Amino acid sequence: MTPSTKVPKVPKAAGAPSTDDARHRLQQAALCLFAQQGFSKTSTRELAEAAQVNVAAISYYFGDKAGLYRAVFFAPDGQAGLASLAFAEPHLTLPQALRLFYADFIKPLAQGDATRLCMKLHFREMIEPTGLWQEEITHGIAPMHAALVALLARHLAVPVDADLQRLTVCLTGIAVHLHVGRDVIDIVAPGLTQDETQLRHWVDCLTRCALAMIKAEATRRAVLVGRLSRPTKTARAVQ
Amino acid sequence: MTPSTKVPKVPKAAGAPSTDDARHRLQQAALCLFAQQGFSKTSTRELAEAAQVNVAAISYYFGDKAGLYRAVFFAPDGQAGLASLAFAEPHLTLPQALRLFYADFIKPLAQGDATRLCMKLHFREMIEPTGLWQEEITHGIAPMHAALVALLARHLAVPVDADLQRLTVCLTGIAVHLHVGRDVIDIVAPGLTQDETQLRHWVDCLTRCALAMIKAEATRRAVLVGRLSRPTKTARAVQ
DNA sequence: GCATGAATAAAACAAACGTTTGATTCATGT
DNA sequence: ACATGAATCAAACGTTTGTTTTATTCATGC
Repeated sequence: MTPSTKVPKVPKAAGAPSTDDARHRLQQAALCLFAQQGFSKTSTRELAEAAQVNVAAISYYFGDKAGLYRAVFFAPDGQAGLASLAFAEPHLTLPQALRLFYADFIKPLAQGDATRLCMKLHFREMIEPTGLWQEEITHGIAPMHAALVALLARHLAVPVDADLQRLTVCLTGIAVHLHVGRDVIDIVAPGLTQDETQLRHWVDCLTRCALAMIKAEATRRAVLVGRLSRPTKTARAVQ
Repeated sequence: MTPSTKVPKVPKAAGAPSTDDARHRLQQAALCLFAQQGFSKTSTRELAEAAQVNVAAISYYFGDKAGLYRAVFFAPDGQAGLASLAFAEPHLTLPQALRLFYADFIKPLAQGDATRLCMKLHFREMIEPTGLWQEEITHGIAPMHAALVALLARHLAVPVDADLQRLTVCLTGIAVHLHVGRDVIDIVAPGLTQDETQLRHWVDCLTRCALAMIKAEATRRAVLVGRLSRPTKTARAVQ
């Protein structure tokens, strides 16, 4: 609970980045266990046993349990595929940008990917906040949301308002829901998240859904502006 | 952790359903605390203090902490607004059905509603399963998903396949995301979930998005069937 | 050969946990 | 007046928690 003020030993500098390192093994085990059962339900002894490491190694390398959690949470492995803002590149068309956005979101869903566990860990923070979540929002989520809003405002050629914000939430919602509710989806509709072929189908589906929602919003706004004039420029621009 | 095998006292039968009952106060406090901080992070002493009740009252009324959790989780208060399958009524049009579906989903988001806490509790089980989640899926979520799939298959006049399942997941995703990620949404896009007016806007937004996605799927299928023939009956049927 | 320091191991630590005990209060029926 | 049983209470139970202590191992530099 208490943020660790003590200074843990940081022997990482030495030339031994071996994957069999006790420190590294602890991080791996912690990623799995924290992602699967959360912070409070994972005991230090369970972590040590899973990593085949003595209990004292946790405080030795990371100061305390929270330090280990922090290290795993902000590990560069997961961060890499997480905050990709490549979709915001201005030279992309709207379908291209959306496909890129959802592909980055779907990618870590592939089995065996360590990024998937890291993503699950991040989404867990949404419901069971340990304090790191606030930082994750401001540095990871908020910029992504803002970039998506800007993307829509640009392609729709409309100012940013509440309806655009809501639309953006819907666009991210269909992607986030795939991660958060994956276990549920696997039950109510089995076989939809198995192999890579299915994941590609998901990217297609999400992209199509997103384009449909955006297009509908465009026509709606066009109708609102000039009640009787047929939707023309902005509406057709997003096709 | 261990499922309680002991038999708790059940003095509920007596004619004292007072809201000031110690048992009822415990349930209220448990709903708040469990929903806000989860099962494992909520201690029995914290529960007792919040309910202004002695610690022993938990095991006295509910057997153990897990029993209290179970009682709150399956409390009739929350169940009422949760499993409404009214949207599946065959006489409804597609827009009517969708609006009903999302209105039921959005309703408990209103502040001060106890159902909102209960819903948060249910969604928390999605990420931090305590065992009750499986039952919730089979009895609450799976039927709702199946009903939605059937609704789409009926209005689109197409058989149930993977694409329809994915579309359904997207339709529920935009609604679920509003609950699960509410705290995040309040930060990245403030003021979107405040009052009832905003909630009505959300129902509008979700319904519009859903219709757009369904319509897009209809036209896509029409194009797939007859490559060159213009999308006609099924596509226009969902307008 | 020996000192050095990082790394690991077993044991112990205090605190918090869920739960139970035993006593006490209090309204009720006889 | 007295017995009964539900309801509440403070205290203590045994366990598990996260963390620390102490000792030992082992490779390295001199």
